[in-house]
Amino acid sequence: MSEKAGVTSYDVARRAGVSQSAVSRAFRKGASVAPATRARIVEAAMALGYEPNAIAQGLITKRSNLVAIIISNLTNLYYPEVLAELTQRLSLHGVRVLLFSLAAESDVEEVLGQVWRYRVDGAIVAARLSTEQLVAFSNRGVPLVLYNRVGEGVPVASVCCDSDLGERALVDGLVQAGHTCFGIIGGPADSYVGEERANAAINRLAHHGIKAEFVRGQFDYESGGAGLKTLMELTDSKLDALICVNDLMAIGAMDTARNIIGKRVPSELSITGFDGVSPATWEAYQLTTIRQPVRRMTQAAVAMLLERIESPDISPEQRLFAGELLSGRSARLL
Amino acid sequence: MSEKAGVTSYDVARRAGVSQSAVSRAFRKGASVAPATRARIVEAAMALGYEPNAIAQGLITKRSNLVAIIISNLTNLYYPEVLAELTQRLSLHGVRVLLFSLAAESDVEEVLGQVWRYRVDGAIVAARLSTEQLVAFSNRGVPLVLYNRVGEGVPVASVCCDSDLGERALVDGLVQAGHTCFGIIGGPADSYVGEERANAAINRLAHHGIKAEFVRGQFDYESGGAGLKTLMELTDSKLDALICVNDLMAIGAMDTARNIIGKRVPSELSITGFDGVSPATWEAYQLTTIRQPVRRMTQAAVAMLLERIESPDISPEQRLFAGELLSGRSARLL
DNA sequence: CTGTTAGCGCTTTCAC
DNA sequence: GTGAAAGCGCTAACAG
Repeated sequence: MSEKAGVTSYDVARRAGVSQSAVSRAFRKGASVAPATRARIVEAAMALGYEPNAIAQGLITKRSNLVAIIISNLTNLYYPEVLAELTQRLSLHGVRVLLFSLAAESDVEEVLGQVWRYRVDGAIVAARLSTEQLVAFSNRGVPLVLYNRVGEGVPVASVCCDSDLGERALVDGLVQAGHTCFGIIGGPADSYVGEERANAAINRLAHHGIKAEFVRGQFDYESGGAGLKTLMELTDSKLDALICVNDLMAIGAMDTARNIIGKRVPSELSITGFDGVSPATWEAYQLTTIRQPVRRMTQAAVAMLLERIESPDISPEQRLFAGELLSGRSARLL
Repeated sequence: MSEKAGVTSYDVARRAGVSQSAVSRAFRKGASVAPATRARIVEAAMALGYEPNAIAQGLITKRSNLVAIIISNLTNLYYPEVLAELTQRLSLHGVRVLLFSLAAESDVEEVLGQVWRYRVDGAIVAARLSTEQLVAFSNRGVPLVLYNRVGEGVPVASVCCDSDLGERALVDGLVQAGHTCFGIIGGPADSYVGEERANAAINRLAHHGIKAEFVRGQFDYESGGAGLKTLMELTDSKLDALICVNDLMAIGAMDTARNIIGKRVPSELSITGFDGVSPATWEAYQLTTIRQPVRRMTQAAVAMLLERIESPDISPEQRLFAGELLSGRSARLL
């Protein structure tokens, strides 16, 4: 098989002694082609190394079999797992992934133009979309599923891990264990999940009549340590419970607490995270955190998207998954 | 702007009172269009929410502006960084990324068909390609750059981090520091880098007249601990230097050494890794490892690929980058 | 079951 | 500088 570039269905047709459309049919599943004919065609195609041109197919069928995945924070340890899962699941359904990686969550606008140009069949977005951007998807008829965020102002299909439930479990556990001086390390102001989780924690603490100190981080390891130091100052070192909106910052805080500040975790300071990334379970950390059910969430996201690609006017649905409380050794709970 | 789906250049032409080809020109850079005309066209396009159909463009220009990235082990902590870098750099050059994520390094064959179908302009591959597969790229005229592996049997453009140099630095340092009983934890047999690094270490040890015990891991945290236990048995607990072919396994081994086996690191047991992932630098680990120059490597990969897309018959070139020795606290060196 | 015939939305000569 | 016309490689009626 001397597979060469630019082999067209015409080349195959000529070699198999059939019409070009016969070749086309031979490569579609439900098409009516005589077994013998198909065999000849397939043989010719193999010999020439023919592969149908997906670009040309897309042009005519208006189905590119391309889905855009827009993700910020690819480096944030949690998303690689999500991305791998999504890609593999989509590819099981014959759908290819066009990847857009954002430096900051709010950089979406620039990539949106490209998304339209490639006529993707749908999109899974884990980045903050403005109302106008949400509307643009709907106007252009591009099915959309939001990952870990919901449409602000507009109803959109989405799958999320429940922040309220998660933070509530953490906060309640900490409060009942007798902690009194709380600090929270949030995410950057433009991060949807960051804000949501921080608010969830703040609200639940308020419910218990507790007011916590709050600082922002960048979701990374360094932010955790830095945030903790700031909070220690703000609380005159009285801090005894630290809630971080993601695991990475919690891990950074743990290291800083132990090695720099000299606070024992969890006996002197309880620390919690969120996500359930793999390092959270490492011996050195054993983080108390909320594990997102990534498999179920990605599966749901893919299923919802494919459904909407098939039937564009299915109404928006929000699927909210409860995370699992991982009772590690970084916090005294209950 | 009531941006709707399916706006074509004809719609824009009609609204602007020009021909369709004028619209096409208005969107190409060096085309000859009167400024006034272009202005009218751009205005009409904006009003309609027109975006040129990249699929149609690709069909006619034979340039999809799509590049395939084929990666295995997306979850392996090192590749997310690479992927994010590659994607962002490519997008700076107007190139989109079609992502293929492999469960195992040897699963390439299945995705190759899709790569051909989408008529990508090129590919960056961090997975094991057989000679036939390498030849297929060349036959189809798809420029290819290998990431952290070289063409086996066929010359192919590639960028790598030097395994020999890296392992040599580690081995020499360990030997000179007086270690005598060596163990190596390699990767799965089908991993290119895994084998390369393991061989590099073995050869360098042989150069010093030392023979090491060898076990395989799966590149993950658990493998590190398991590997260490096996090696302890194989050496009657005499093991005093452990070389892991990646950081994740080294981290797993460190935790197991400290918490399960009760060996002190590095005073009783030195452990080294490879890659320089971010957890390697965390306080709890401070791993002694070789950091790959990811920025320079991704930049080189992108540059090489784009060059070859412009001029398809540039001869293959291998670019080998030296890693940086990170002298952490997990090993006694020199 | 199979061939013929139109295009999909765009770029690109080629005249004007 | 601009429009008309001819496709890129394929699918999808539509006859036969």
